[in-house]
Amino acid sequence: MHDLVKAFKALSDETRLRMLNVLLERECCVCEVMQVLDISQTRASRNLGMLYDAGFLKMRKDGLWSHYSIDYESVKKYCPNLVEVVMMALEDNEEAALDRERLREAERIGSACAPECCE
Amino acid sequence: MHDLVKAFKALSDETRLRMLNVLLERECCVCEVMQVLDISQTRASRNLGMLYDAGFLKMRKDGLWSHYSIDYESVKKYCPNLVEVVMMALEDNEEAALDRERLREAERIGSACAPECCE
DNA sequence: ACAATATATGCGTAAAAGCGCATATAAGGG
DNA sequence: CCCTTATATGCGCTTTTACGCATATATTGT
Repeated sequence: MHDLVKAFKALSDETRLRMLNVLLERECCVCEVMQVLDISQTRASRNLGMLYDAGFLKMRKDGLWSHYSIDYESVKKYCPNLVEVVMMALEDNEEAALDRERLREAERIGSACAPECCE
Repeated sequence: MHDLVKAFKALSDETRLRMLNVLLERECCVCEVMQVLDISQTRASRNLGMLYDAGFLKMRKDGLWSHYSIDYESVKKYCPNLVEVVMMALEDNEEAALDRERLREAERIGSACAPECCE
C-alpha cells in the first residue's frame, strides 16, 4: 500500500504532471526540463527524482547528463491508463501546451545540454 | 490540470485508500467507516469528504446518516483503472484485509448506524 | 591537476496537509 | 421543546512537502 501512496503522491503535484507531459514527447535531461518548465535546477532535479523514485521514470546517465524518460513498463503496473489520463487532462491546458512548445524550441537550446547534437 | 492534481492528492493517503478498499465492498455511512478503520469521527468525515470533493465518491443523505459509495462513473473519467489498481494493491495487504473483515463484522455493529436493519 | 559544467543534496524556511478537540448543524424521538 | 445521535467544521498544533541557497559530487576537456 505504501508504494501506491507514494506513486499517487508523486502524481499529485502540478510541476511533476508538467514534467510527465513533456517527457511524453521525448526523453529529456534535467537542464532541458528546467528550461522548458522555466524552473530552478534544484526544483527540476528534485521533482524528476521523485517521479523516478515512485517508479514512473527511467534514468540514463551519459557523461554529465542525466536523461529521464517515462518507464512505460513500470507505469503499467501502477496505473495502466496513466499516460492516457495525463495526456487527456493536459492536452487542453495552456501551460502544458506552452511547455510542449518550448520543448520543440529546446532542440536549439538543447545544444548546450546535448553536445553530440552540434558537432 | 488542477482537478487532476486534486484527484491524485486525494488518492495519496493511506487512510483514504483504506476507505476506498472498504467502499469497494459496499456503501458505508461515516460511523461504519470510522469503526471499521478504527479512526476518529473527525478523521473519517474529513477524509471521506476529500474523496467526495475529488470526485471519487457519491453521497446519499438518509436521516442522520451520510452514506458514501464509490462513484464509478466519475472514477472512469479520472483514472479508469483505479478500482483494479487499488484492489490489486490492497488485496494482499494485511491491514486492508482486516478492514474488510471488520466491515463484515460491522453488519452487527451497523445496527446502531442503520436502524432499518434491526426492526 | 585544474577549470567548467550538469546534477544531486544538506539545510533552513514557508506553505500545506493531517488530525484532535471542542462545537456547530441537523434530524428524530420522547 | 428538549435530548440524543450522526455528521460537519473552526481552530490550533504538529508533521510533511516544496523550494531556494549554497555546496558537494561527478565527468569532461585542457
